[in-house]
Amino acid sequence: MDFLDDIELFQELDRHGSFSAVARLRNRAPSSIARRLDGLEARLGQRLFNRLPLGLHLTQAGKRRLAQARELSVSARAFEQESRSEKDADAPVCGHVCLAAPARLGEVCIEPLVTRFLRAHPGVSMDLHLTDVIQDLDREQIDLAVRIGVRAADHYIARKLAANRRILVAAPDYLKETGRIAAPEDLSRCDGLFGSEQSNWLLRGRKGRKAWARPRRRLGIVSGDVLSRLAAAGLGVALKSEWDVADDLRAGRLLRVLPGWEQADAPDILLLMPSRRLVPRAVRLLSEAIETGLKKTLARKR
Amino acid sequence: MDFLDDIELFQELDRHGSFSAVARLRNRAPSSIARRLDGLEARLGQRLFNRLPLGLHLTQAGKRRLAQARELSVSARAFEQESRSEKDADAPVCGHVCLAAPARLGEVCIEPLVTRFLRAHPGVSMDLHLTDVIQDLDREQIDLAVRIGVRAADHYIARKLAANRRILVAAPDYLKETGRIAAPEDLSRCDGLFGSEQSNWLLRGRKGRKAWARPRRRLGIVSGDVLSRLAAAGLGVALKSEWDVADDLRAGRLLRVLPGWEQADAPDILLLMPSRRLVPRAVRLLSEAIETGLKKTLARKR
DNA sequence: AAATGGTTTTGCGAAAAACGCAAAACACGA
DNA sequence: TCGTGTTTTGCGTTTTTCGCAAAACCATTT
Repeated sequence: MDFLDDIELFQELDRHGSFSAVARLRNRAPSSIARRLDGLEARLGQRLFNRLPLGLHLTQAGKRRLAQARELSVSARAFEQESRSEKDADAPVCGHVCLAAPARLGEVCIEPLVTRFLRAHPGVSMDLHLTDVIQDLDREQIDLAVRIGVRAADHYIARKLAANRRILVAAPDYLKETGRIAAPEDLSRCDGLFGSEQSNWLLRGRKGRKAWARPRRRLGIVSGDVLSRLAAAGLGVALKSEWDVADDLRAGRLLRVLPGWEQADAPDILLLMPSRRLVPRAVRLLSEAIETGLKKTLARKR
Repeated sequence: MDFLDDIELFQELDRHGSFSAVARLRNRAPSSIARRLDGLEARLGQRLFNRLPLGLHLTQAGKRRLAQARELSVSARAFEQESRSEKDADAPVCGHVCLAAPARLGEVCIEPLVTRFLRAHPGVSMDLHLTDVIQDLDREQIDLAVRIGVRAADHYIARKLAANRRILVAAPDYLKETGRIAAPEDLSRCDGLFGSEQSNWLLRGRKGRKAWARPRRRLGIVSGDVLSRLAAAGLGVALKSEWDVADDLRAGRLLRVLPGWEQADAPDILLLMPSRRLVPRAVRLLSEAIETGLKKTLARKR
């Protein structure tokens, strides 16, 4: 009657949906599993599952418990791991960690870090959510999230990884047509490619000078990826993150417009995680790897 | 072999210092207790206690585990309580909660709330730390702390309860001598009673006007309590929190100096707590009681 | 309407774990 | 060196847990 194991069992039951399925998985008799759940339900004073002929499904109370149950078993596992890993310092790290990041940033900067991390720690498995949709970290059971400028609720901690500098870029051919652009005002002669619904950019120059750039609104498009391709194709000027266009700049497919000027209200790149007191080793290691690695990557892509 | 119970046991062993003591407390044989600890140590892969003829004492690793063990069992109990309390909504709240607050604020505003809370929930026991020494919440095992303007580390959450308005006060007799004080500059004719090493106050008036008040530095003293008594005795003007002197003002023992002016850089009154995801019911209820109660108290003492 | 196929439930005997007892080993202090 | 309170160890007992097999369940299919 191990309470913590009962709680793991609770989650397994939710995942697999039936006593017998979990029983097979654990090499136990279904009756044994059923009785353990009975015990847990008795102890909690509420029914967690409705028993149906084709499996179980959560009660309302069960849904509420499930998230907390996960919380508890994560903490417990972290506790055990922490202790075990002290015995032999380089014991193999194991466990699962779920990482979320914005799509493009994930592809460009995070993925290499992740593969390196996975190679270094064979016992670790990962889920990688690369999407620009802001998800609920709790619901999606995300252990770690890289975000650009989006904070989260109280019980998360956010570490600033770096400022996300955004600069203006355009295709070399396009810039030949427009002529030299020396000041933000000159941009009104240009076509602007916008990522959202705005139609101008607030820029910051040297010594904190600020200026609006108001190019012609040529195109608004939500996909940041397409946007850079359009810029490279010579359709206009775009405001892009440094790390995003570094390779294009180096290859000459894009040129920087108005060097010395960048977006004024640049958001930060943040690393978010649920502020637990007991953090699984794998999560902590990955967070450190991302923190140092991403800073290095971003510095390299300047 | 209930893991969580083993962890509670671990803490009991630390508290009472011997197998036999805990065995008596639990109505078990010492051998049983000893074997459970053996099991836990095996599972954690490290020794928690050194066995000595006169009881146990923690190993280095054991010390590290102890705090985390507490963390884990607090979460577990919170989980169970949460579930149980859903069954019958007004089940008796039980448990222990440790509250810290600045000395004077605690005596004046918190204590009444606490006694009311304890009366309302007979199952709850409390520790009340009323001291102005800034303690480490983790080391002292504090569940909830009221502080004035002192934030804490990352993994705590801080809620602002109210602004801690500070105003100038003096004894009526004293003010007869000094003559009417109509502007901050007039204070240079007065004696100032200072709580710390500073010797002037930055005041904020109506419409955001700011001004320095520079009274003669008559006395610096660390005890805020003595300070108000000196002010009441007619030794000079003091800058005190509103809630602190409200009763004296009402009784006429003190008069407000320069109404319309208050301390400019007034810190906030904060409620701090370790940001757990699973908060024990008693702690959550007390935090709510303090939040609403203290706001009401402070409003009443204006 | 009855049979079917998967499940959960239940009762009972077997296995395993936890427990208590008592004796032994232990280490410090007198 | 002895004595006192501990922890440790071995073994029989008790309690709990487990597995098996039969029974009950219920939606779907025949």
